[in-house]
Amino acid sequence: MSTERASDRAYASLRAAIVDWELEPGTVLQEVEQAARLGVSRTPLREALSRLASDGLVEPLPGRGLVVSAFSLEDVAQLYELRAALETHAARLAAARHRAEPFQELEAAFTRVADVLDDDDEAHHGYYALVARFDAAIDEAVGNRFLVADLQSMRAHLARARRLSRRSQQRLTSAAAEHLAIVRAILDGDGELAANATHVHLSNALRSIRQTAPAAHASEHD
Amino acid sequence: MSTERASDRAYASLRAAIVDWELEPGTVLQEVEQAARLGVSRTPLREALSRLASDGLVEPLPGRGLVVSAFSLEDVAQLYELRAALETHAARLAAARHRAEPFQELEAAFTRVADVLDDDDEAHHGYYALVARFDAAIDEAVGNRFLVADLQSMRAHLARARRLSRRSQQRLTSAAAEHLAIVRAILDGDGELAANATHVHLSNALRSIRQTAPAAHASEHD
DNA sequence: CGCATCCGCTGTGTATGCACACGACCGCGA
DNA sequence: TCGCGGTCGTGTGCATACACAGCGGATGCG
Repeated sequence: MSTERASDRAYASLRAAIVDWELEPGTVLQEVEQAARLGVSRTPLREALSRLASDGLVEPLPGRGLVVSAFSLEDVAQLYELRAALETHAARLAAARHRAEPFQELEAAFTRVADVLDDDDEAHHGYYALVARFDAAIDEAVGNRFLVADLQSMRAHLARARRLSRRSQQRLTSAAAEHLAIVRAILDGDGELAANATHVHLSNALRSIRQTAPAAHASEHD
Repeated sequence: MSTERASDRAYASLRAAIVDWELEPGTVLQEVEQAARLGVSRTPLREALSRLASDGLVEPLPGRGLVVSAFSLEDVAQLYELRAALETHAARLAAARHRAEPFQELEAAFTRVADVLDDDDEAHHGYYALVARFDAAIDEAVGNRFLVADLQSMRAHLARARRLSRRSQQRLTSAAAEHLAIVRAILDGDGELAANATHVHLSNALRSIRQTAPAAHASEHD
């Protein structure tokens, strides 16, 4: 108990499983079953499920219980509408804050992006780790608890989209270049450029997903 | 029990109390005390508190327990940054959807706004009810579960700001005119105008709050 | 008189038991 | 054979009991 609360472990475990598509959309989550699987009792598990429902990762099944929420290409499109709203604004704010240090490091990292994209198998992990650093820098720069809360909540859904399509190494290279443009705009304090560069990046990212994703997938009840 | 779940009642009750400033920022919420007050046991109350924490309306107290989250003028400023990001985008999307019906009614309602502003005491309620209809129309028009979820979560915090300053009747009249501009832009399908009109409205609303609010208020620990 | 330590209290976190609602299955009757 | 009703099982929602950690006060020692 001193290590960590059981409800936190259950939440983290379930959330990771949903994001990694180990629990696929439409999967019914029964309390006793999941509690046994995770080695906790029903009480902390219920708290974990409640938090997942607040995140929108699970939804109440009208009849009974909870199911892992659907995640179709249509959902990705909607998610990218929200992402555009939040991230273009966040980039604009970050540029206005004039916090140079973390973005100078990011500029160097995105410039040397070939390093992390060398390994075919690990290219995605390296790129995603870099993006995580970028996201953290944005969060710190905007310094807005409301905006950051929505950004972080959104990123869980965004991570689900990663399993929906196969990103080519070429796309990752382009994405890194787009990030570099955003970082440089922020360093220049050019909020409009940062917002527009973000818009461009999101547009390309969504197009890439659409082009490489399977035709249809993941209805709630499949 | 068939009527409604105890945890839902507890959540709704606590949420309303926080939004209406009956529970002021910094108030420590103890489980047994609140459970007794609301006539439920600790289990559903804990679920309610968990949801409030997800909403950001309460925050974990480092030592122990939960407190009603702080809400200062600085927080209002941050909240309005998020609001600008979400609502300008939502207005743009609503204009693109071309769903005329609800907005035609709203155009008429905002034009006849003098009707609801007649009564000095009830002017705020009438205006807020009108805004609620506007918000609902936006939600329906954007048809985006992710964006709508963030909008609705944000509105709880926004409602807290209403107690922070005194809106004059003149300001309400102006606000209604600003809403009218947004509604007409949506009806015209002019997304950029809708976004910019929203931006103008939010700027004026925030200025009004700043001008009429007390100098400082509501630190977390007072 | 000051400080450290021990003890008890308070309150959270977790486990478990209980009640009820919904659905499925089975048996009976037409 | 088909329709209907009753009964049982499954699973959630709620209540309560228990364990433990943090904190404050009291007490004893220096």
